[in-house]
Amino acid sequence: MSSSLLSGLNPEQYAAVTLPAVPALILAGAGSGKTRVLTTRIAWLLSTGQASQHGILAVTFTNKAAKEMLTRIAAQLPVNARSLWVGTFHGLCNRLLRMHWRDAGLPETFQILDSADQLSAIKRLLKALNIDDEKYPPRELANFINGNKEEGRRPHEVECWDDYTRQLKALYEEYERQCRREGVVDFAELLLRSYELLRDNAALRGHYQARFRYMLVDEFQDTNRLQYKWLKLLAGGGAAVFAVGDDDQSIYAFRGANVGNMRDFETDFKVDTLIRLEQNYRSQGNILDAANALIAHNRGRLGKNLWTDQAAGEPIRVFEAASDFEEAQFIVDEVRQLHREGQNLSDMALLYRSNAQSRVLEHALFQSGLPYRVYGGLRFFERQEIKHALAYLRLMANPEDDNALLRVINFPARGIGNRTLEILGETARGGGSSIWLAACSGGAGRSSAAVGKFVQLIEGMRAQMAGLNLTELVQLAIEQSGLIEHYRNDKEGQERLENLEQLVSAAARFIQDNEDSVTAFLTQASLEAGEHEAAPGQDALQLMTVHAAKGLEFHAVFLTGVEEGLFPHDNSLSSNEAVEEERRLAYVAITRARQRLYISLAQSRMLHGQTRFSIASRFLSEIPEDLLKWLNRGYAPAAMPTRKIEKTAPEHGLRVGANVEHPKFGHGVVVDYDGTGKSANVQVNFGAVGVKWLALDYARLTLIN
DNA sequence: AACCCCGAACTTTTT
DNA sequence: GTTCGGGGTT
Repeated sequence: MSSSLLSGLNPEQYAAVTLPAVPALILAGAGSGKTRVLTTRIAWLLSTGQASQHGILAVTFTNKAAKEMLTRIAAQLPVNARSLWVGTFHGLCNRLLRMHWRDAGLPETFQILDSADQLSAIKRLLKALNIDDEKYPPRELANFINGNKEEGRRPHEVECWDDYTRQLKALYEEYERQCRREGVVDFAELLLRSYELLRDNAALRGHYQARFRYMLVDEFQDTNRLQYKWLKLLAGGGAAVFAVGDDDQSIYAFRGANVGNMRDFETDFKVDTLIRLEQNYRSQGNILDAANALIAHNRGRLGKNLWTDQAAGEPIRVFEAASDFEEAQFIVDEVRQLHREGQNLSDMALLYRSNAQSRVLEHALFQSGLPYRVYGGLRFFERQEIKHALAYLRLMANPEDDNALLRVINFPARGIGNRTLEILGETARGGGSSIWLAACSGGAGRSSAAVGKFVQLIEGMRAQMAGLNLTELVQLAIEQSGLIEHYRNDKEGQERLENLEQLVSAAARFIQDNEDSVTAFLTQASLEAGEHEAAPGQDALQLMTVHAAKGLEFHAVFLTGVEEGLFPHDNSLSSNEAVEEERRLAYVAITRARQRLYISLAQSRMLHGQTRFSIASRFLSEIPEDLLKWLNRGYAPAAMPTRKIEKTAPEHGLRVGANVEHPKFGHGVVVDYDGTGKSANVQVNFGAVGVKWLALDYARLTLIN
């Protein structure tokens, strides 16, 4: 059976799949069959009897990847999904903590705060402590807390050099106290708590170390410090860790991912098996050559060169538009043409660096009537009506859940205003109790009638819970809370009503596939907020950020806005590391394309309410010229944007948007000007070199075009 | 409690 | 330019 399992693997893939039980690092380039290697290795370990389902742990970053892995394993051999530990870091940690809640010091039915819940918990904390949230913005405090947790630091381990940090640290401590009191755990806490559980409980640690002899890690370049420590601890008994990653696709340093983990892994685990998967099965030659050439400009890589046995294929098409509007129009025309030639719209993607860029593109697409789908909006379980419904469900399970209570005590409106809430909050804090208990004791001043009614409502709902299954509980929650009623009366509530109905169906599906448990359902809702994409229906063009495109592939890719300041983004220009991450991002974008790649840029675009002029991205010049086909080389920019330019035309003729050449700084675009005659200055954007004010009288600028 | 207005932000984001 | 959120008003 293993022969059919292994057939069709190339030599490197084969070597990786059949490695003995030693720690190994697999450098898997884009499109090199990484998921196949991971799943086949698991199937091989199982089918050869080297490992039991019980002894394997495989960890990914997204639920999507975890599901994909499970599905593909199941396609190769019969597996028991329960005994295989395949999941996200957070999912597996949750699993561990649910099993050992007592040892972890958690209540049996602890709830998970998603980022939005965490933020509102922090706001509530600041209010309760009377802290000025101007001086300590909740966002910042959240970052501080999460950042420390992701480094494995509890409050007492935070080093302070100034009063401000000392205060943040004190708030971190208070936040922990609040979470403990309410029996809730945020995302970072799931990781840290289970790390500490294993670290401090020798018996448990020994058990799991002995159990998981094989550990496989996907997207290793995206692990953060704590995740790495977690893996190291769990593998401490000599487990064979099979780490798969690609340092060139590390694009999440900004949220704590530490590529350095790959180097550390080599030394810490004494890895002497490093396998490179460099054969790419996705893209044609020119596309790969472009990607390779681009990424070669980064320093400190582990080193890797993708190759293919496919033909060179088409050149990369480059289009330089005069404006963002024209860029969008060009794309619409090309997409239309490809579609006429028989390409599915869903096999084409428009990629951009930042979400704001989608606007112009969407506008042009909308006008053209081409169906399109934008990734990245609100997900199902993040919608307010869903969060409201779940808050009622939470209250039914545990009315002392302050977060949930505050979310819905006055939604739908029932006459409980801010003043009442303040009184309730103070009473609760004074008595060291939950807000629910304060509400029950009637300490709500004049509005106590309304509060009493709310207490009655929740108690009434709780009284009806016995004997109901999850689906019926959800139904009860949305009906008796008045949510349904409220949205039915709301002119714009139609979609929300439908979502609430979908929630009932989601619950029904959940109890079919899982256990009939409110806690489990709520946990899943926090851990998997749902798909990012709109309902897949008709064939539609795909629009998304480059980040969102990671892991996907398309017949044709349009990489848009390839301009200095946008890609690489202005905010990344200050450090070389940041620019290198942008370059990796561009590398990811390019390697999404199978056959056709378009790179487009606009000489001017609306940004932050004003027209901005930019030059081509340095990344474009890092791609060998012979791979590119300029669709409009020598193209004269169209008239300046129709918007009137405030200033009178300068007598030197260097109007905003003019292309100039400087002997030292190279090619640039005039962005602004000032003064006349001998004191005339112009501001020029030289892209990589920066934006500079130059005295026209001295600077030897030549007008080009 | 609904409404309105003004100011601030505005790169990327999974769990 | 637009949106989002907070604060003030009706």
